[in-house]
Amino acid sequence: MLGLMDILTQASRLEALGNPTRLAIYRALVRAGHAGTPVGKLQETIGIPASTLSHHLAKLCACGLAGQTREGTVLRCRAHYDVMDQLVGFLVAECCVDAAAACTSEECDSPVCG
Amino acid sequence: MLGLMDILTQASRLEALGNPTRLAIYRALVRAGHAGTPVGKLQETIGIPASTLSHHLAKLCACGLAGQTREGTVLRCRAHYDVMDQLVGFLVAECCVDAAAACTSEECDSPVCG
DNA sequence: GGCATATTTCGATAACCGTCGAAATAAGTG
DNA sequence: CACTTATTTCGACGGTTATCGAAATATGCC
Repeated sequence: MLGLMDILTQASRLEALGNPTRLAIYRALVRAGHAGTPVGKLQETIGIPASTLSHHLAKLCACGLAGQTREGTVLRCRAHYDVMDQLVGFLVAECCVDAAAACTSEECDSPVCG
Repeated sequence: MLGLMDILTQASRLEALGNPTRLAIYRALVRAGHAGTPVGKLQETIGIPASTLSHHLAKLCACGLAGQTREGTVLRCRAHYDVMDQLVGFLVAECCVDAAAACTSEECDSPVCG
């Protein structure tokens, strides 16, 4: 019901967000909204060398959490909200957060959690 | 409104789940429900050396995603559902997944995303 | 205490990651 | 084409991680 590929895919996204620098970058992307933001502006905002930023952006793009489109000399970066939705969906569905929240009683060996 | 510590905390949890082996371990813990599962059984399920498993469990516990309680010779492991809830809450709130999903139109420079 | 089972700690190894500056590429402008 | 700006690629470095087997520790039982 859930392919191995999916798990590896989601793991790669979690890993990408697990680095504090990358999480900061991703948060900046999200805050930029659908309009996105150029790499250069992102660099100003976060304050890390361009090569480091590029490295992290490549990882965010590789796992699908972000995307880039060229606009002349500027490269505009955007968060892929739908992918984050997928990730949250995975965490909630696979890890039955809701079920756990709903049943604070000890009787949670239900099939929902198995 | 959001401390740096929180971000680092959540990043450490994301990082913990970002490793495929650890994600598998965590999923097994979740499936075990509130009753949890002994380390030994976990080892059978996942099929990795005990020392490796112990290493990963330590990380899951260190970031708060799991806990252990001793029951005689057996060490029982449990997923901390509330911590996962926090994590999902962080992803949804900080990264405005809902807002993005709700407004598929281009006009999403709203304060919700900023 | 001696023994069995469960789990961790230790020590080693190989692979990977984050960071940086310098050099290379991409795109536009005169 | 020369020049500028924007961004990436390259090469290096130090640090961290994942993995394993062997040895050590913890707990209970006889």
